Amino acid sequence: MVRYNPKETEPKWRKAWADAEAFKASIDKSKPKYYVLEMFPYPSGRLHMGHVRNYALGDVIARFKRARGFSVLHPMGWDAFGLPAENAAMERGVDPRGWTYDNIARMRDELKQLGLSIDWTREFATCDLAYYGQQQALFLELYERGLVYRREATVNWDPVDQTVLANEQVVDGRGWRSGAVVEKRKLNQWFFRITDYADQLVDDLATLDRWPEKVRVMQENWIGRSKGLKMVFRFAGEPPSGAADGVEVYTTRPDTLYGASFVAVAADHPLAQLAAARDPKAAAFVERCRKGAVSEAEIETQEKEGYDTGLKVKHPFDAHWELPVWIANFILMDYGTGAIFGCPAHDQRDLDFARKYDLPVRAVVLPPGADPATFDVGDEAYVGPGAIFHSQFLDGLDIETAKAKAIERVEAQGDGEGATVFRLRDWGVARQRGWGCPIPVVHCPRDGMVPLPKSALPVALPDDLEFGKPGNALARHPRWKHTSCPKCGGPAERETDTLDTFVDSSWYFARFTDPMAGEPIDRAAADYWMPVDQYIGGIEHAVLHLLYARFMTKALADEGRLSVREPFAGLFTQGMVTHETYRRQSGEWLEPAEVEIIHEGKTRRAILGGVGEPVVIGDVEKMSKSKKNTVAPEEIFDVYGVDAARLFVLSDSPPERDVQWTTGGVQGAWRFVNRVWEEFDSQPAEVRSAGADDEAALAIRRMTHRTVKAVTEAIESFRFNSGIARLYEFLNLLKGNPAKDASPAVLAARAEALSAFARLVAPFTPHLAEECWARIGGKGMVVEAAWPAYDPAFTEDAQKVLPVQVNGKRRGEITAPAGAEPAEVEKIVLDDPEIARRLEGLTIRKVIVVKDRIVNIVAA
RNA sequence: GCCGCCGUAGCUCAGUGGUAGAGCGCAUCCUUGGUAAGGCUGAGGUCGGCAGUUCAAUCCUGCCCGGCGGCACCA
Repeated sequence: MVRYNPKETEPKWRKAWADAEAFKASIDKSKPKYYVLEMFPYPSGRLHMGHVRNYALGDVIARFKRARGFSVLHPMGWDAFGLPAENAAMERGVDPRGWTYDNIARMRDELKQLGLSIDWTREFATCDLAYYGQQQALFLELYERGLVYRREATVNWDPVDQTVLANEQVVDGRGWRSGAVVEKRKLNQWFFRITDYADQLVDDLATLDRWPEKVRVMQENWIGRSKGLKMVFRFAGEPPSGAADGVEVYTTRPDTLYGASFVAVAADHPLAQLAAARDPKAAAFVERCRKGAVSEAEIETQEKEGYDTGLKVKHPFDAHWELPVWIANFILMDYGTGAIFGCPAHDQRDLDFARKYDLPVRAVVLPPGADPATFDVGDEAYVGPGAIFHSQFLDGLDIETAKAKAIERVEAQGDGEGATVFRLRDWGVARQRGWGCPIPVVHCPRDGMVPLPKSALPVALPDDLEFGKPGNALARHPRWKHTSCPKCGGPAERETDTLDTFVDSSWYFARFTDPMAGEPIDRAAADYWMPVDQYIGGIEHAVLHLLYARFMTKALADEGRLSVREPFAGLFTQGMVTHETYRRQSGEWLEPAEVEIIHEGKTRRAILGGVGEPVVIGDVEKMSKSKKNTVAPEEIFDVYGVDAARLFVLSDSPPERDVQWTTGGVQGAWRFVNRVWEEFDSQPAEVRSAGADDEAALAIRRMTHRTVKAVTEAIESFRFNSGIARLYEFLNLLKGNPAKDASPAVLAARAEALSAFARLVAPFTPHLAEECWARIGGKGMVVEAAWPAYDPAFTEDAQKVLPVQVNGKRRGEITAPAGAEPAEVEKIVLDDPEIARRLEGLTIRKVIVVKDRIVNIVAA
């Protein structure tokens, strides 16, 4: 008996795979293709358990599909630009480029240790000149097609990272990375015209049937398409000088126009500016709105306030009806038209405002069953369904019909038209940082902004950036930005903003199809491999990265660079790796390794190892350095081997749920690895062909074929944990029928079982599978072997045991042929003496036969 | 407030319209030349609550309670 030693077997098999180039992807039109991709990592330098889980999940799919006869592409690269490198540079005085590439080298080694079936020949980093140079070419193409523009805009400014953030990157008013409260600033900014694709980005979500519903909903909410009416409220009397002849508002509730009681505009609205110029009090109010609204977080919590400009507008359906125009702090200038009409009775926000300033509240939607004579809203707006009333030509209509009719009337009057409005804003892509992809544009005193010709690409970052202080290292570099204008040849300055790193990750999946191509994307390679069949990553990118990648794919398709309009046919969002937290009484966090857990009957407590000081066991939370509840993958690999670590993160929870890391759990996985090996090791090398199956052999064969079926289905439906559970049961059965003293038939059945077992376990524990495969004399390596097939004759019983219930209580069981018809089963049941005894003195009312499942007799 | 997910053994989680499962933990015993190890056996569950559908509900439906996540002055 030789104990299983992962320290020897694991490196041995990784070398064998590499020598055989087992995972090299190639275009093979004789096979179906399958592209598996996990979101590529930021090269922090350290592999964490989240990576282990993410890449192990993808590896299961990749290995499974390869065994199933697919031509598989499973690449790996690095999302390598970004702020951590600059911060490290600032803190430690190192060079970001060297720091990044050193980290990549370290993480590559760790990832390779995981035994992933990756084609490493395709590896690249986004900070490779060969990659970002091609990205600059794409930028220029987008520019030519009018999808890139530059304008002065109010932007989200992160005061800690000292850069602009896109709307998607501001979470609860704070920077997604730094956590700093975001400020509003006016800056010249570069934008991608993602709003041009807003309709498609919503509509095409419906085609993504292998995406989680949750992510589709989040994207739909983010894009926020709403259909309504843009219309003008004209001024009563002379318009103020400098103003148009009315105020244009946007509404989704034109059915409530007869409930209007005021018009309100944003503080940044031109009309508010105009009012401020004439009226010092208005100016003061506008100023106050501006000041109060420094951060997103504050805007969302501040109380509703307004100022009456004294201006009046006419109601569109009644020229004698005048409405006041207010400036209000809750109107957003960059949504709709920056102006609304207020209908307090049917909008809570308008109602709060109206109650505060004592404006009229007119109900125009009557809830079902309410009395039109007495119905009124109190302090709660009515937003439910109902019939329109107090509304002239709209009276009696339901809400949807009334909307259509109101729009029709407004359009006929020439006062506006039906319109679709989005919450989505254009994507601000410029970052004032040095460690990123330079924007390939120069500023010329004579010709203004001039995009570089493609012949001038790539624009490389200088080697000697100075990162010692905050701000943009590229902008303060002494020489880099000085160049000549491609148009006039005179002196000009390069753009010193770089691209958001989300641009880098918005097309890398297409580059993987041919990472050496001399142009951004090799069309033939992309046509073969795209779309990504299965994309795997964290839910935190539900909006950000996944929205940008979808936009870029559509833009590239319109440019003729891609044939697909969606990048990811299947998306899977995996859960996090969590761990218990521990703290001293003083509140100081403790690492799991410092803590000793003591079991006392059913309860458990913790003490500080070696000292005995009691430790508070806290919540189970995502592994994070700040709470010290991390477990280093390399230490686990060292003690238990890579396969046990992979097996544990795959087996303990369904992949979409969080998995809680526990020492006991990984030990259980490690024991499983050892028990599997023992089972293979105890099997004699030579098994003579046996005669007929005996009872035990038949049971093994049935289990073998059933397990093949179950594991296959489990992998296909992302239930890896239940697939592994079936392998546990399979192993338990084999242990119950050991090779020692077994009949020839059982030995033969075991041989068949073990051959299937090695291949079934291979996606989860690939090294162990190879060692086991070799032990039983398998041909070649498991990575070259076909996935086992099952014979339905073994997965279904010829005879079924059916429980028999009388009035819902179990009273016996009978045996019937599989698939027997109800009449046949009923006869067997009624012939059964035990059942007959139970039915003595009762009248049978009804016999229910569920084919192959159960029989129930209703009797009285 | 709206949307989604979750609630099954002490813990972490499977599962099914028809007798409730795994790993860990716990208890008993065995092994003590696999030994900072291995094995046998066992205890432990009104499947969050209430109601409905059904011959039969842990599973389907509705309501409620609890936990988690996302969205939210978007006109």
